[in-house]
Amino acid sequence: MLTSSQRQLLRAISESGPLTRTEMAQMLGLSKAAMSGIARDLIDLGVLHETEIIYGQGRPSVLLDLHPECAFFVGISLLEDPAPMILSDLNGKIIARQAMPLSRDPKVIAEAISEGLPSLLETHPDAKEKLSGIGVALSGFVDETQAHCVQSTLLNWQDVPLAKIIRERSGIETFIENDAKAVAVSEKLFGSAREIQNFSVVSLGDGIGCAHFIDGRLYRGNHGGAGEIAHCTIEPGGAPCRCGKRGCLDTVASMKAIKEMSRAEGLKCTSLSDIEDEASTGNAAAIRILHRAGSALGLAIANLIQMNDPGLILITHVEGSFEGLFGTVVNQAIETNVLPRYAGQTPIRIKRVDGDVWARGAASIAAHNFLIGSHTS
Amino acid sequence: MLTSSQRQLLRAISESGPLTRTEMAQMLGLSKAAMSGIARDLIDLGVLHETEIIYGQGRPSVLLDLHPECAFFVGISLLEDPAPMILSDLNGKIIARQAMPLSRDPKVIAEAISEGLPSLLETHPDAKEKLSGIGVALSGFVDETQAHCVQSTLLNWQDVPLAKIIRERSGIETFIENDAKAVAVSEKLFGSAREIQNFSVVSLGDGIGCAHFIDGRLYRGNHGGAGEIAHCTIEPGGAPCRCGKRGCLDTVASMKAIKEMSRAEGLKCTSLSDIEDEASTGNAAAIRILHRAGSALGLAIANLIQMNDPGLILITHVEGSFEGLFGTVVNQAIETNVLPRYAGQTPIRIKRVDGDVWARGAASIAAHNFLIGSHTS
DNA sequence: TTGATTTGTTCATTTTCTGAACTTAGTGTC
DNA sequence: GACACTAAGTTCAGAAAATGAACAAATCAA
Repeated sequence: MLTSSQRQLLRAISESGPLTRTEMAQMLGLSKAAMSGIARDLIDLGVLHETEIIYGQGRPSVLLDLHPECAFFVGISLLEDPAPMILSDLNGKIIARQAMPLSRDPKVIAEAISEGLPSLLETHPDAKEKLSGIGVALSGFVDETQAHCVQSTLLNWQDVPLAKIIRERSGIETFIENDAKAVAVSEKLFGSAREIQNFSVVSLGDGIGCAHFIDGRLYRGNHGGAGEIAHCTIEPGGAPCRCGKRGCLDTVASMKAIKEMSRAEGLKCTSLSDIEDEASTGNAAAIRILHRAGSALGLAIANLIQMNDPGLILITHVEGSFEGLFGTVVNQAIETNVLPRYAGQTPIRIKRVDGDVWARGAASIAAHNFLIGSHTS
Repeated sequence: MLTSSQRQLLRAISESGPLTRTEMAQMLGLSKAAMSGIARDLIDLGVLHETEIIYGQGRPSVLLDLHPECAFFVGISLLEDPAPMILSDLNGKIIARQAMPLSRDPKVIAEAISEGLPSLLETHPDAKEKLSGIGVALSGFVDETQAHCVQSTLLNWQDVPLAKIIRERSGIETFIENDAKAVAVSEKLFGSAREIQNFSVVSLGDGIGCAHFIDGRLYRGNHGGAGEIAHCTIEPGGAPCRCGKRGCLDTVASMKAIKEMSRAEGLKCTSLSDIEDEASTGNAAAIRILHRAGSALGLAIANLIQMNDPGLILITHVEGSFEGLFGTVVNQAIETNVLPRYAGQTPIRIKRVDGDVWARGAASIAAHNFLIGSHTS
C-alpha cells in the first residue's frame, strides 16, 4: 500500500510528465529532504525510474518518470459483442488484445474473464506477476465505489455487484465504470487532457456519452448520472425518445439518429461519410439532416460550456470525420450559443478514436485506482 | 494559523452540526488520541466549545460545536445602491446592518468600508477584536484567489484587485466573490445545503444567477464562469439579449424580462404577484407570459440536472412566491425534461430570501475563508 | 454494589516532514 | 586547467503529528 504522499506524487507525474525531485518538492509543497526519501522508496518499488539528465547551471537534475512496465492492467468493454479484452501498461499502451463472448449473466462474464486471462497475460513476460487490476466499462450507472452497477438498460441489470463477482472469481482487484466516464479517465491519464483539471468529454457514437472532470477528479454526480447529456431536451416537443420523453439530443445527433433520419429520407447510410458525401454533392435532405444534428450537438455543448465553464471540451468520435459539414455546423452552433465574451475561450478538441476506446478506457479505470486510488483528495 | 487537521475538523462540524470527539475521529479517520488533542487546542483557541452531554450506555459523550462568537465577519453587497453592509457571527446570524453609498471607484469603496466599520463593530462588544474578515459580493467574474474582479459589466471593471485595495485600506483580511457563488457558499455554511456535497443554487431576481457545489467545494469553473445559466440558449433564435446573442434564459425568465413582457402587453407589473394575480383571474397574456418564463426556467434546470446530477437544486427568489402558476409551470417543466427514470429523484427546494441575501452571502465568503480556507482539499 | 460499557485522556512510540549543513556534478571565467 | 559559482540532491538530528495500548471517567443495568 502506498502512502498519501506517494500517491500525490504519482498523480503529479501522471499529470505533468517526468519531473525532477526539486520540481516535485515544489509541486507538493514538501521539503527537498522529504521528496528525496519518497522518490527513493518509489524507485525501490520499481514504480519510478530515472530517465533523462538535464544539464544547466549547477548540478544536473534528473527526471523521474513512471516506469511503464511496473504494472499491467486488463480492460474489458461490455459494450460490444464479442467483448474486447486488452492488456495495457501504465502508459496506456495496448500490449495485447483478444475477445470474449458477451453475456448478461455476471457469473458467466466473470468466468469468461478468468478463462481469458492466462492467454492474455502470456503475451508479456512480466504481465502475470505485475497484473494490478481489471477494469470493466459498461453502459449504465455505476456507484461511487466503482463496484456496483446500479442500473443498466443495455445489460438489463439492477444493482449487480459485478466488481465483487469478478474479483472473487479471478482473484484480481476489479473496478467497473460507465463507458463515457471511463473514456474521460483514460484521456486524463493517457490522453490529451492529462494536465487539465476541468474538462468534459463528449463521445459521439451510436449513442452520445459525456463525462466531466472537475478539480482534477472525475465527477460522477449524486446518483452517478452526471454527464447524461444525451437526454437533455434540445428540441422541446421534438421526436419521441426511447427514454420516454421528447426532443432529447439523442434523437437528433447520435449516429443512430442520423442514420435513421437518412434512411427515412431514402438515403443509404452506413456511416457518417455516406451522408457527408451526399451533402457535398448538394443533396438537400442530407444537408438538412446534418444541419439539424450539428446544431443540436453544438447547442448542447454550448449549454455545457455555459453551465460548467470547462477548460476543454474533448469530442471523441469513431466514424467519419469532423472535417465536413457536420463538424462545421457543430462548431458554429457552439460559437453562436456561447456568451460572446467567452466565445472561443473554451478549446474544443476533436479526436478520432479507434475501436479500442472502451476497452482502453476500462483499463484506465484499473490504472487510475492503482496510481491515484479512488477516494483520495 | 490552523493546521490541516484542525481545518478538516471545522469543516466536518460545519457540515454535520455538533459532534462528539469519537464521531469526529471516525469522520476524519483519525485515532481518538489525535482527536483529543486537536479538540483541546481548538477549545483553547475559543473556536470550539462543549454544548450538550449525551447520555447512553457507558460514559456520556460531549457534543462539541463551533463557538458562534469566536469570530465576526463583515459582508458587503455591491449589487444595490446604497450598498448594504452587515456584521455576522460564525452562525451567519446578522448582528448589525447599515449601508454605504455605492461607487464604481474601488478606492472610494475601500474608503467607505473603512469609514463604516467602526460604527458597525460597535454594536457588539467582541466584534472589533474578533473581526476575522470582510467579504464582498458583486456581479461579475472573480478569479480563484477571490481577490481580483476579472470582469464586471455592472461596475464597468476589468481586472480590479478589489480585495487587495480594501485589505490595504482597512487592514482586514478581505475576499470578494460573484453574487450567485456567494449565495451558494452561504447556503453551504449557514443554510439548507449544509450537509450536501453536490448541489446547485439558482437565484431568481432581476437577473438569474447560478452556482455549483461539487464534492463539497464551490466549483468556480475554468474562467470563473461556471453557473452562467442565464445565458444558456433556451429559445434558439429567440429574443435578442444584452449579451449579444439570442434566446438566452435571461430574456425570458428573469424578473426583469417578465416585467418587460408584461409592460409590452399593457399589464401593470411591479412584482411577480401582480402578474400572478392577473393570471389567476384568467388574463390570457399574463398566463402566456408566466408559462413561457416558467417553461424556460424549468427546461434550463432540467438540463442542469441532466448535465450535473446534483443532489439538490435550491431556487432562491426575492419577489412573490412559487405557490402560483409560475412555480407550477417551473416544476412541471423540470419533470417533463428530466430523464423519466430520474424524475423526482433530485430534490428541488424553493427558498424565499430577504433583502440581506447578497450581504449575508458576502459575509459567508469571509466566514468560509476563516473556517475552511480557500485552497484546501 | 458490582460489572458492563463506552467516552475520552495519557503517554511512549512510530511515522512523516523540516532545516541546515553537506556532497555532488556540472558551468563559466580567467 | 584551476578556480569560483551554481543548483540538485542527500544526510541527519530534531520537530510535528498521528498511533496503539493502557487507563481513568462517567454512566446504565442487574
